[in-house]
Amino acid sequence: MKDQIEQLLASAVAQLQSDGILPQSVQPRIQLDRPRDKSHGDFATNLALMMAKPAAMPPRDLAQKLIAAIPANELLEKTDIAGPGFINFTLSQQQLLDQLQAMYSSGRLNVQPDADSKTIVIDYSSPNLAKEMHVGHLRSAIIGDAVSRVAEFLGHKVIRQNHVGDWGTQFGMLLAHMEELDAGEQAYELSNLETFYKAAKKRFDDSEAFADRARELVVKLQSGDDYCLKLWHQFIDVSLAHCQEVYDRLGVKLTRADVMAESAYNDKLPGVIEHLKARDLLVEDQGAQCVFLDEFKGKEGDPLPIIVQKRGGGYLYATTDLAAIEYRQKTLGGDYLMYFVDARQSLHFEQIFTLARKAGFVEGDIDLAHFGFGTVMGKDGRPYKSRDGGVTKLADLLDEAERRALDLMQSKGSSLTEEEQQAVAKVVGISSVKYADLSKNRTSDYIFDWDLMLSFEGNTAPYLLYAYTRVNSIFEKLGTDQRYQNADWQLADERELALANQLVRFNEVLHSVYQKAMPHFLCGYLFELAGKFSSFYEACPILNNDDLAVRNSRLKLAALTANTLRQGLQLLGIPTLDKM
RNA sequence: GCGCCCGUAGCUCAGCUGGAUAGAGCAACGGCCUUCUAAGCCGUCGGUCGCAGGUUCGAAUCCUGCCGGGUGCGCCA
Repeated sequence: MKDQIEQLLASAVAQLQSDGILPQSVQPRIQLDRPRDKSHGDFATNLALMMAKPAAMPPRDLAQKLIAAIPANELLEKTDIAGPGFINFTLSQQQLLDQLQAMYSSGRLNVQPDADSKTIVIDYSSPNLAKEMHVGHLRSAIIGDAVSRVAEFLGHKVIRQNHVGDWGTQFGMLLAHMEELDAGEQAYELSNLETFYKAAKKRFDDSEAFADRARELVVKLQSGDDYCLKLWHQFIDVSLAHCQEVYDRLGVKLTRADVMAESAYNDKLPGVIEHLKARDLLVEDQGAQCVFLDEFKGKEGDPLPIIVQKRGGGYLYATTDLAAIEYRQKTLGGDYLMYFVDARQSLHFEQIFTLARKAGFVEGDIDLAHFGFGTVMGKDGRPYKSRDGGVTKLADLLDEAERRALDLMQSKGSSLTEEEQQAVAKVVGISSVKYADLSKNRTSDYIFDWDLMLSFEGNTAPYLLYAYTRVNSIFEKLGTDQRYQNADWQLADERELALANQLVRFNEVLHSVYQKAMPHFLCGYLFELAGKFSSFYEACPILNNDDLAVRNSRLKLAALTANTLRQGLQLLGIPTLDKM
């Protein structure tokens, strides 16, 4: 709908250009806004204001000419000039009804697939396997998963890549600790990776002999020693199983099949160095192999190195990332590579992307994009820590979320059985944590606050889940009566109209979520939708309405709201509840 | 030292590539349950958009400089 009006405007511009009113040289970007104020119509554009100067004409006069040049159409009820030269568009009521009906009868809520379907490789989660997943791993997993789902829904081929760290220096220490333990101790200690890591670290720091053994084991591991590989596989298996448990609880779609570990690129790394050498990009500096790019300078023009091989011959994550980029384009066939990785790594990715293009690890028309995100903070404004000051394990965090949700339900009093309450609490608890994260602007830090995220008020998961159960209860009460399905829309009440207008924006919102990789747009949309439904629900009787035509139209609105809420939440990776 | 990000109501956050009177929720205060889930709805109160300049028809948004916070910068990932 929005793009259709944009097309109308574009052809008006083309008309004025061929009439010589607008200069051919200037190609305006057509910007269509949703005005805040309803009196400014459904859409507004500032085109005449932007083009007034190039056209050498007062904005309002130009607006007049633009309006006159808009082709005849069924979409617009009226087009007015307002203020200094805004053009306000009011959609025809029929257009809204057509959109609603299309959405109602479509299996995918009339969401249009993206015009150019791509193969998108999405890197997200990608924890280090040496330790247990903690709070710092939350955002990448949740945001990356939501964007993946939306991209898929818009018709793209999505290839998920969980680039887990399984090959770094710490693994020597972990293997050395493993070999000191007998089978029973090992199984026991590995059941808690966090304490296992700490124990290994302590041995490493306390014992010189142990540290030497650890360093020796890394080298042996990376050169393919059977014994080391066996220990390593055992460890990785335990750690991956732990990750999978967390993904399953979180409702993150990643599986073992999406794991493409760092170690998988091991045998490609010498080739990366050779390739750089062949392109004449490699420089030896203080014994390390580096690349210096003109685009990246330190102070006073000092070159900033990207180190791809250590003095001792070892490789670094820059090397692995280059191999991974090449693999993602050339083997997986990706034409858009998305990375959901902490914002602190933005310089690293800028360097890697620039180098990958320059050195030809990727070729042709390919998008490379790093989508960073802010830090999860505690209420004190410092990065989120557990009570003892350590990092909070994700598994513990989720346990606490479920426990708090259950406490809350019990304190409110519930008509559900004990068992039902527990099931509901799990969904509410986990969803609250996810939604709190997703609903904030991806790029900013946010404060992790249990009370706010578990509140049933405001832009929270419980509020949305509750709104859904209210819609759902209408249909439980209705029973098997399906007559409303073929009813005509009746939008006499302003709340019906507001709800309808909100519903039809779904398509447009999903496209922005994908384009900007910003799931919080969808959260905002769903929150408004739930709010508009609640107002409608309070003010507009449905089932106990004597007017059958109105009743049936309202049932359709309610059904469409339910479907949109369910679909929207599902794209965020949040399930709905029938009752709570 | 250099680079990147941030500073919006008492609190938590929106504000999309500059647009119309800066919006929500919480908190505070006041209403609404004999009718579809009141975990809800309706209303009131609340802002020098860190500060100072600049760009222009128009700036929370763009530019410059300060102040305050975060984060990153050669052999960890």
